[in-house]
Amino acid sequence: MKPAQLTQTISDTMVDLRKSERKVAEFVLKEPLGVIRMRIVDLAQQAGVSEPTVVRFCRAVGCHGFQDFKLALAQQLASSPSYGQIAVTDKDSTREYTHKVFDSTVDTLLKVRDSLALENLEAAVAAICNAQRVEFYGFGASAAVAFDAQHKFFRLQITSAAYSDPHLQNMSATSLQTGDVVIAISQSGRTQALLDSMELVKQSGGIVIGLAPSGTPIARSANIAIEIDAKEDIQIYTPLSSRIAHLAVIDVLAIGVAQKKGPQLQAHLQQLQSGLSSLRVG
Amino acid sequence: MKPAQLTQTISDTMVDLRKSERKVAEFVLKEPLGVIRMRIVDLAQQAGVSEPTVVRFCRAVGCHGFQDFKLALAQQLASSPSYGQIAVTDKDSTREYTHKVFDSTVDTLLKVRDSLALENLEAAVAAICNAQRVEFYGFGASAAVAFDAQHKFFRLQITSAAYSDPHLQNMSATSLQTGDVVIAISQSGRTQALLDSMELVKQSGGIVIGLAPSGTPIARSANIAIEIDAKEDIQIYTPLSSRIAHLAVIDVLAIGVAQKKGPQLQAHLQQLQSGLSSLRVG
DNA sequence: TATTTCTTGTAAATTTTTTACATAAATAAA
DNA sequence: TTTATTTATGTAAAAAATTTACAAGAAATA
Repeated sequence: MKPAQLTQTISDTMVDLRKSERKVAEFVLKEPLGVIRMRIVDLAQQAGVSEPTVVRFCRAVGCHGFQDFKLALAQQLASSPSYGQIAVTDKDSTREYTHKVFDSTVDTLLKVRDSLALENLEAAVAAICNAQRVEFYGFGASAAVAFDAQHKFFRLQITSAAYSDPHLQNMSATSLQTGDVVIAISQSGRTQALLDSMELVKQSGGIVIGLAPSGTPIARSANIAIEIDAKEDIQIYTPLSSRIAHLAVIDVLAIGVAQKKGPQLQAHLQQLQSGLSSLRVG
Repeated sequence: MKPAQLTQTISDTMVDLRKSERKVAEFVLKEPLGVIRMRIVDLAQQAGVSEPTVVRFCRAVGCHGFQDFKLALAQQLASSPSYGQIAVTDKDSTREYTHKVFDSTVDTLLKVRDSLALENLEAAVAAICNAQRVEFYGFGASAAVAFDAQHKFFRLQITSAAYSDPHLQNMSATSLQTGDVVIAISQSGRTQALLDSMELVKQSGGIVIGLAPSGTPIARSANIAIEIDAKEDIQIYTPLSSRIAHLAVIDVLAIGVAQKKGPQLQAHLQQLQSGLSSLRVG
């Protein structure tokens, strides 16, 4: 019994259920939280059926028995609702808004994790590994992401640069060689200047990897689109968690490249690390 | 029964338990996943005690009975074990390392969320609101965090700057007024140049908010320390999730400031948004 | 309408948990 | 050290909960 989608299974199975079993299903879906603390008699009574019917229902949805069913239900309920996109209100306590920020970030990350197109990630990693130069373009909040990415890839012995200035982007774009890669980062997916830069990159024979929401002009215009949909209240505050999702995707790309580049990189990183330690105390 | 910390409760209660009850506790902590599918007889037998002892143990950790205990345990296990700090290996598939990166990031965020000192966050928010100028200092990976933060606070109508150059930091630091705030960001907490800048800030009467691991020189040297412990395999790859935790903390600070600044900010943000839209297509 | 099949509930059996109590162990007092 | 008292633990019985077997009732088909 996969607990992750029990309620889903119940909904799906609904059509195959007998009338009285369906009563149980409906009650469970209506009050799943109450059910996990119930005994079989309570559930039978509240659903208006007999106890054996409840057992039959449990078996019908793939569980071994009533206890097994309750356990699976409890697990599902415990696993999902903790996070979520909750709007911060102006009356929230420090504790509340701290939790909300972290939880909605976590929520975004989990959603993005499950919606990433892996084949595009693989294509992106391959393209980066083949490139002579890798550059990161982004404006506004995405500029910080671009610089973070540049820093990260630089450490992987990849010639990389980050530009948040449209003129620099354009100049650099026109000097790219065939096979070079530009990673265009945008939270909105609609930044005109970035689209312009991307066009120049493609004219130079460069490959554009786009990090942007799905269906946006930037995602469509990219050679390889890594679509990141982090719905959030973009109106009220600056992009909150979407740029964090972008950073996580950059991490994934970096890991992918590091893996492909193999173990000779390990030695290089060790060296870098020891070089840095001289700048640190203790 | 709060399921979120049952195993924590067990660990805490351990000292008050009788010898045989402790056997149960140890077994549960050793094999929590197995326990949720066990009957009381199995658990009693495997822990080497009698069934009533198991019941007494359940009551001792705050549950109503054995079933209640199993339910709470199941809920806790369902909510946590999916994440965790798992090292990426060189044989991982794209799917695997993608999940690992996201999951360990989520894990870090949840840990940091629960370990933040709220009173220090509040103090930091208050200090930022009182400051004439707010500046962000960081090197390396933290430089990107600093720029992100600058961008974020700039949108909140706060005069802010970000410097990742020690000379610029020093020049700016000496020109600060009493009450101005510098947020010093460091993943390692040991960067010598950052410590030097912090010293200058304090000499100018500025307040230093430190974002760094607990107990590190930077955390200790800061006027307000926001300690962020994101243990990770810092050796092999660049700081992966700790900078994301830093960004999340910046978000929290920004929300806190926005809340304090009140609703007149809303109008300003609306305006900003409409200004940006002219740079976008569609 | 009669027959068959399917559905559902009653009641019994089984399993599982909990309680009551007795014994053993440990601690404290003499 | 010995004895009394308290505390801890297990045995066995009781209670509670779940599951099975079966029969009655409803629905469907001939």
